[in-house]
Amino acid sequence: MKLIATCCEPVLVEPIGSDEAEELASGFKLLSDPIRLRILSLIANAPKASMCGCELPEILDRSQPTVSHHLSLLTEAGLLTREQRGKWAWFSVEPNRVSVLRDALRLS
Amino acid sequence: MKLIATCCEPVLVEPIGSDEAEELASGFKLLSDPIRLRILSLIANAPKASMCGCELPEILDRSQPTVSHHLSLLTEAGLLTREQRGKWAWFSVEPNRVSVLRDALRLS
DNA sequence: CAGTCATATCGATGTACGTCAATATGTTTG
DNA sequence: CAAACATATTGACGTACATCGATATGACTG
Repeated sequence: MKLIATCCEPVLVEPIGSDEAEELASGFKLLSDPIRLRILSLIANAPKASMCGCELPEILDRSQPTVSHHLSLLTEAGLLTREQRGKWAWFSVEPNRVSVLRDALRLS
Repeated sequence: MKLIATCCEPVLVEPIGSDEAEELASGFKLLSDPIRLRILSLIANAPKASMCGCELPEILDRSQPTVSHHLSLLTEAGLLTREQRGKWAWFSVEPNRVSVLRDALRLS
């Protein structure tokens, strides 16, 4: 057997598994759209850290269906909490859910 | 003029601007792929926090062109640093770049 | 300098998704 | 109940992108 130069030693353990990577990636995918980021930021910084969805189309310069779509995605993923008040929908940011993604960026 | 019920008061200032949102979103888009997340995690946790690209296709179960593509994206964005050692390319994680995204998730 | 290995580029393909107009659903009020 | 307003859903469209096979480029080695 002939020995050839090796660039490095094999890595035996993988820091994050593929399942965890899929989970985190889908989380970051929600943050990969500027409109969704602005939604999260707007709500997090609003008085009482909650906001009525009715304002968002004008602020974000997007149609109502588009905003509704983004709000649904964020809510289904647990990043937002939705509360119905009459005909209005109020949203708050779920800090724990954001922290999961934040902590993942320690990478070590 | 008739006054109608208002759900809330107008928001005058926007926490993060649209330009900043675009910038951050493109950063998170890089983290929105499980393969890229695993690449970052593998390199960050490797001995000396650096790793030869030659191992990645087998570990990640992706073709060499695919891995090369992801490494290019991460490097061009500044999340990885690339160093040529002979015919091998070694990569390290740029912690400051990751911190920018991490800090953005404070949201307040 | 020819062979081998690591890496990059190209072209093609299938899928995911952001967006909006149109429409439907739901809630309040006169 | 009818009108008005907030929100959700549907369908369509264009673009972005993850992936791979084939191939090109580049670097060492015998």
